[in-house]
Amino acid sequence: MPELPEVETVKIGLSELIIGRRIESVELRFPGLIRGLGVAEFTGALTGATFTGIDRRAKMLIIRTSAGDLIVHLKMSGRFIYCQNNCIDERHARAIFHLDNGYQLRFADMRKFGFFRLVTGGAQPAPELSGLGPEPLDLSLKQFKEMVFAKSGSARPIKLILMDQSFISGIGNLYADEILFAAKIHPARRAGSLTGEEVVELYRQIKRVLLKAIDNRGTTFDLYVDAEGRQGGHQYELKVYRRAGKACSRCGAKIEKVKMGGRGTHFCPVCQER
DNA sequence: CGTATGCCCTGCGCGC
DNA sequence: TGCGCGCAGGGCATAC
Repeated sequence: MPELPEVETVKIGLSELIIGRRIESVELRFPGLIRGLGVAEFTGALTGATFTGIDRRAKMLIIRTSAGDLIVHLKMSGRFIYCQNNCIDERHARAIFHLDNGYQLRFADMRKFGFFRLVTGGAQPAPELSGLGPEPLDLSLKQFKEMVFAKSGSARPIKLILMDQSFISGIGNLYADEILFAAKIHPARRAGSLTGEEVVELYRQIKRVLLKAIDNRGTTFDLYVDAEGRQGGHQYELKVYRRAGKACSRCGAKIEKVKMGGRGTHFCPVCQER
């Protein structure tokens, strides 16, 4: 579930909590969490290190430390928990950083899809960071038009292109549906069928929907909360996602749900004509 | 090469 | 009440 707006929200909240803190010890409860390094190398490198900053790329956090960059992907159910006592979600805790102020930074992940990769100085760059498309919020209209034009011969539905991280990064299933509804474009349309006006509208709605979701501190459906346990507020703004059978807020028609690329896909059959 | 499908994993909600 | 099934999905491996 965490897509660009949720990861951005976690980045902002976590920055306030951990930058400047020193890691006194590392507890790794699920070794499968770590990519690239062995458990001993990983914990050894981070013990004594200091958090120096946090950035985001696509749906990943890049947690800067004095020992290197920690790349984190939350995937479906990953979350950070900043706590001292009575830490919640004990049974899904996968990694625990004991900090120099007596607090812990925990990573909990029910489904175990998330991963950590520590890139130490001089090491190979993280493969997860290569091949990513541009950040949607840094994208110019000219650039976006060129990107869509390059896909004009593609047989793939526009929704799957939006979700393709090598095309544009950070958009997942939820925001792809919401963006296409906002732009009044049917998710099964091919890139080559979009008019010039539709491409401009798509560009505008990508930015508008993502910015609004960040403003709302993300969407909380099942599990997503920030490091202090606060839910997002964007779930109340959703127009189509998981609203199958309900009335379209624009025209009153029933929202439909189909499967596309194996993912639930929601749209208004009237507002988003084929 | 481009595209499609299955899988990883766990918990929840549904039907019987 | 309890069981089994399908669903949720990001991104990768594999197949065509």
